[in-house]
Amino acid sequence: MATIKEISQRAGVSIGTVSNVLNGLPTVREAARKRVLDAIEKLEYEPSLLGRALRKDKTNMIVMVVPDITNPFFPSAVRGAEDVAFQNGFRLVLCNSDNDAAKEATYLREMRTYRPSGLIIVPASLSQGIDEAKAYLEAGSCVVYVDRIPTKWRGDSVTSKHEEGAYAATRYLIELGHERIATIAGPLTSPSGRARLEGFRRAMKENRLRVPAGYTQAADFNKHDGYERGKRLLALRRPPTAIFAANDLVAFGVLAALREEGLRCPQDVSVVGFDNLDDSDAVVPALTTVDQFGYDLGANAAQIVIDRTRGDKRSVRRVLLAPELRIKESSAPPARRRKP
Amino acid sequence: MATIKEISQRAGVSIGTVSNVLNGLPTVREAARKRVLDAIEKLEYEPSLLGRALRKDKTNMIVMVVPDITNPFFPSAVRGAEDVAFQNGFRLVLCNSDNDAAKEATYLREMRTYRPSGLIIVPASLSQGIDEAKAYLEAGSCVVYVDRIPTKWRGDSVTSKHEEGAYAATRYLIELGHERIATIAGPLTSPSGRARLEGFRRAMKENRLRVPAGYTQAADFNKHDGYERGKRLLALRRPPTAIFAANDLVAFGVLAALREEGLRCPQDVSVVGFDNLDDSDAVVPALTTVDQFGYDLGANAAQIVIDRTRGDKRSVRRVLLAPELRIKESSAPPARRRKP
DNA sequence: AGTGCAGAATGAAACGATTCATCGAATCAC
DNA sequence: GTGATTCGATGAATCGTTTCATTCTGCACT
Repeated sequence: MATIKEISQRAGVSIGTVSNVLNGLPTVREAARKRVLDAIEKLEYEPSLLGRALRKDKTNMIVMVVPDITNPFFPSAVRGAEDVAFQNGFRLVLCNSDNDAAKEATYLREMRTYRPSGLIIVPASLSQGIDEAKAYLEAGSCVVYVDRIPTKWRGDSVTSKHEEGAYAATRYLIELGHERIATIAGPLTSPSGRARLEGFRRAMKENRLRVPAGYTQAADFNKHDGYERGKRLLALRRPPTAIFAANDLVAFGVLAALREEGLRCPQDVSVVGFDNLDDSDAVVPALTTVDQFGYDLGANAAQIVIDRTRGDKRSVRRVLLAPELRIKESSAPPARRRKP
Repeated sequence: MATIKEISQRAGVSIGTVSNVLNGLPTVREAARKRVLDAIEKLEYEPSLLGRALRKDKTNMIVMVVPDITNPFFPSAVRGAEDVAFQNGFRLVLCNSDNDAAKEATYLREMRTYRPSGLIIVPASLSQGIDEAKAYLEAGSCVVYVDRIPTKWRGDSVTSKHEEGAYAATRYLIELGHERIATIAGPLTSPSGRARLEGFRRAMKENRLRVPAGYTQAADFNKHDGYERGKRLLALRRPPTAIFAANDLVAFGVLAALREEGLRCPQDVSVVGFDNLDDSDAVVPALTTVDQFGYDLGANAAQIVIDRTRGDKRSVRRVLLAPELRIKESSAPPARRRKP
């Protein structure tokens, strides 16, 4: 509750001097510094970040907007950002956009007046607008797009090589000997969904494998859609022996569908996911999946914000993280022969 | 970027009048109000929350401290708090204490100077201190403890009836016909862990069932400890036919241990968890568990903060949410007879 | 016309910090 | 001893609001 004024009085110096001590300026003599530090100690003084922010037109807050923290992919990214932020004296304000462009806009418009050091945003799927982001830049807050990057965005970003991850997963299935491989892609409005589908197709094409009609299903990134599309795939006249799912949630749905059809995984059908959620180990069989290092996505984004805030003027930074295939229990060579 | 001053100039009124318009005071004539609103529109003015906060000594932020957002129990609570906060014009600042009392203290000390409307805190397990919380109250920010409540705390809180939930789960196992029921309790330093153990014991006692030595294992709330304690229970000379785990993560570990021992769930051993995480449906078999409504924990806490901020002076509010048993696939009557 | 009064509008002060032009004192060269 | 220089310290101005005592305006009443 003490203010810089009270400190200055108790220490018998001006408030300017107290400020200089606080900010570690070298222009204050040892005797004065000591008296100030003593007073700070005695009065349990904490500088008001509000006062400081108003004057400097900048806070130590980083605003992070994610679609929904209860989607298990995001907590690790948030955690990565928060860790890096905290270690460097920054704080994270979390906003759930709910995948709603309007809610996202409300958050952005208002939070900007807090003059955050930066904005880390995983945009709502349908939001391609970057006007608000530009407004942040004009206000001196840096902006990093994560995971999904609007096509018009020319600034900093962090994302995974979705295409490569999907390619590696598909290729792995091919190397196991599978030939009838289907995919449940993410929503085609989502850049990451599209990229993963492209990776899948490239692997199939390079290995001269056909992707029959019906072997490509689009779905939202959730378990229910995975279940439903899984059922659909299994009902085909020639069902696939392996399924590459656009993410782990979808893969969980596929596992449920298999179970319901009395099919065994991986003996009858192999399943591969994408994300490597914590739950992908808890599930039975443990899910073979592509780890896209959610924590590092967030951590890198926060690091960029911090570097920029400290004056990094280098040109645009586009971080691309390479995902890694994690082979677990849900994948195996196809059965020798199998009646549909 | 426009300020209230520019608005006042453009509208040809004083800044005081602009402020009155902004705050909906009735003492401004229609003509003036209209000119002000026009200017606001034209200049795309957004009031600076920093300026406002400094003057009013209060922000619309609610600080929420959780041990670790990647622990799947917390996202839903955070989401609940954020939803209620957002709907009422408040914003949520998320802090991970990492279960580290020192990190928690750093966050609390610093965030206090932002003058948040309130503090919602799930304290680190070993932190029983409430001095910082009291400092928030003195500064005019209200404080709500969630889930774990320090014994000395006399203020608002929201928590589940852990004891009753555990009692219901245990009683259910007993009603299925189990007699050899073990429990893997949470850390005994944690109030919720202790309460769940008590519920277990009460159910056993009321039904005159013995709890042999070794049938009560303490563990941390994670999968690894669950696995390890599960192995220990299964290695006993007379292993249990049912295990009540202190939370779902621990139960997942137990399922893994069972699988490794070649035992079937629920045919050989029934398992019941606590929390009803999303993953408890994805796991095989789907976990019978006690739902403690994480979303509502957070939502209630935020509601209390908002009510208090708006002037609710009623006496201490201690919200107790009643958990509900969710019967799924991991529980069944014991086998007729079974060789250890 | 003069007085009183209520309703509108004003603008200075305040919130708690940082910044910077200025001042005072000490040091140094000669 | 004087003037120049350097180093420390000062305190007023500032950031964008809200608040409130004060002033202004217009109107009704006598």
